[in-house]
Amino acid sequence: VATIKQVAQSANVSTATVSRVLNKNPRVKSELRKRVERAIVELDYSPSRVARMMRVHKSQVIGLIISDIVNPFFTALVRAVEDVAHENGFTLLLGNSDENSAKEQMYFEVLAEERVAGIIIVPSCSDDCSYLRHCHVPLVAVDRKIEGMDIDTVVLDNVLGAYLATNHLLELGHRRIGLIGAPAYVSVGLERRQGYEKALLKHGLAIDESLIRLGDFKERGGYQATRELLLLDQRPTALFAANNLMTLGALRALQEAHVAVPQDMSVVGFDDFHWGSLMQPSLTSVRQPTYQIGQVAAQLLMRRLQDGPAPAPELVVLSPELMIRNSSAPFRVHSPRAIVPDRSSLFLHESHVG
Amino acid sequence: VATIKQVAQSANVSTATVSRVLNKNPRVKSELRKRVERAIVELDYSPSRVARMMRVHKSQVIGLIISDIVNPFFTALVRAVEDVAHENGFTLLLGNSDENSAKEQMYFEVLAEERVAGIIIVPSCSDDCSYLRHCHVPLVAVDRKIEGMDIDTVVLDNVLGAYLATNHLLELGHRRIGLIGAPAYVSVGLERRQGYEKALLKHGLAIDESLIRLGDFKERGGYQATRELLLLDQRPTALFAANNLMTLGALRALQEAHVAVPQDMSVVGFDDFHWGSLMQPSLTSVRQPTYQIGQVAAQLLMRRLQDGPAPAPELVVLSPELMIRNSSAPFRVHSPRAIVPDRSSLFLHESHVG
DNA sequence: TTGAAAGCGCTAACAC
DNA sequence: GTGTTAGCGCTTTCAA
Repeated sequence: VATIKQVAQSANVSTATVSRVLNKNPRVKSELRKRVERAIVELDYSPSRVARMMRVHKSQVIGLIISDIVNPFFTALVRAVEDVAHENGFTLLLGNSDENSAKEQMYFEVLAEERVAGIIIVPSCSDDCSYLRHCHVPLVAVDRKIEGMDIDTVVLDNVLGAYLATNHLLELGHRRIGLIGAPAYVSVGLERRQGYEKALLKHGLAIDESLIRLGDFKERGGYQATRELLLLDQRPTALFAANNLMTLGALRALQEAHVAVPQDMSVVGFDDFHWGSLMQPSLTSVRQPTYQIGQVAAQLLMRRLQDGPAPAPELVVLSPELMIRNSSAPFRVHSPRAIVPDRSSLFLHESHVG
Repeated sequence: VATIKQVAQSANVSTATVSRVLNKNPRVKSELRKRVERAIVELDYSPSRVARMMRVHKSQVIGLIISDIVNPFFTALVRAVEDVAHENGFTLLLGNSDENSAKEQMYFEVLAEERVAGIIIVPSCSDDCSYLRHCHVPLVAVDRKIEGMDIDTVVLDNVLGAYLATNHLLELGHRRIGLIGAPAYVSVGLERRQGYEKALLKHGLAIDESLIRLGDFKERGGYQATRELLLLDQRPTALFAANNLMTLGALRALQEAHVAVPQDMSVVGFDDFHWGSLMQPSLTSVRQPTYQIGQVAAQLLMRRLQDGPAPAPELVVLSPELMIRNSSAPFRVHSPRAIVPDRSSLFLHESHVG
């Protein structure tokens, strides 16, 4: 690998001149510039950003750590962040924490040590993110809040979203509504549960813990939670799944158990799938302004990267919207009970509910 | 931001000792080690990987450049690469080229200049990737070949896959089969078209250029191609879409035009959706061993990262499998023609076919 | 307009 | 065991 020194030697100039050519400094005689450029091509030289970074402590790279790359919600987020980054001359490097704090920390450290200009993160855990506390680059949280950290944050009004979903089912006459939720140590999990409970309470219903299962944001979690709910003596007549992948898992479990949606079970999901309309039936769900969430997060980071006085950290809360489609229907007295899956074939695991 | 010097000063040792502590060198007296560790915490010091890299020219980071982050095929690939990388103690940084050569080059340069240990790339363009030619780190191509570059490569047998799909439709009695293909400058596009043509020729049919439309690997491309095909005087009775997102676009166009699948149009796709079973009808498609493709690519890179003599570049070709489900059905004399979308509402664009 | 030289933060001989 | 020191490849004064 060629270095600036070799280029300088080959072009018969000083390294300073090569550097000037590299940085498009205008006051280099065109003859020297030519010589340098030729040497660069000849030696197949590419400047070491590492060495450069060593001197000028600023990079045009930002990092984004998401929690699940196979989730379309997050990939849409990535697209938004990427668009804003490119508009501003930044490159985006991505890490996938896989909902795993250890991996998240690893990515965080790699990015921090690469000295990227800033980091956007979907924290896999909203509290006790000790390593995030000593962060030396601008940090913005997206989709999920980080407890007690005063940083730029953009999230959805999750309580409202879950409330709208649950309330919709209640107004359809359902009284036993299963929640396929997520762990409370992720703000999204906590808040969506709060919205669910709020709607129930408002309708004068008690919280029935047996109707609440906590999944892992992935399809498998929604699948298992649904199988468990189907085994209840008093099966729910409606399900609210707190994210997109878990909704998918729920639908698969329902399909396998030959529970017809919405005839035998109403289902409301969270997050839109752009291909939802091809599903049968089309899915009633809480839509988030996904692209906008990513966009605003990126813009907050860009703002913070400008030089000038640091702006006060901002919390942006965006609004969800309930999209009523065909997977939810009025409650009716239960039809002959659908076939229950064979108990022995169930992979039961301990419920996370305390 | 603290430096190693400050830590040394604060702990009353030399920078060498701090460095030894950092690198877990065992021959440091535990007392000094304690002092250093305390200083590190106190100063909230995090070593600069940039400076480190300057000395030891090797990093535990690899890069992966994919062409479309919203495509589930590529995110599954990412998961595979990630798993192998982590098993081997590497961290994976991701870039999304968005099927755009310029962006791809940008990511490539950033990763190369950050001096990652190696790069895996889904080239957005299979020829004339001049910047890839002077690559100083190990490079492996995945999903798509790069013309004339002798590097580790793992791809699917695309000709076979497309052949299987088309042949299946032919055996069902279809004679006018539309191809929703992809540009020939991407190896996948070229090869899938070749497989399509091969099947037609084998059945004694001529290639009808009017039945061939080239999309962009995205939903929109499949959607537009399908609308165009539906406008033909002699509409095809079956469609083969050369990737997953374009299949989705095709299905949407068909749905909008009230063309029933498979009654009025058989459809075969490429790549499985893991949620395909929730679609109505379930999709006949060419399945690729997606995870394995990523896995092998990562393993090839890992192998090349070992020290020792460089192994000869390898070309791994994996096999597709046709999954016959409900979106393809035997040809039958055409039913009363479905409603044609209003011509004026179509966004027609020039066909890419030469 | 160009060159010489200092130094960014770290590691690895080498010396003690 | 620990400290001293010479760079890694670049940018950037400062002089010329």
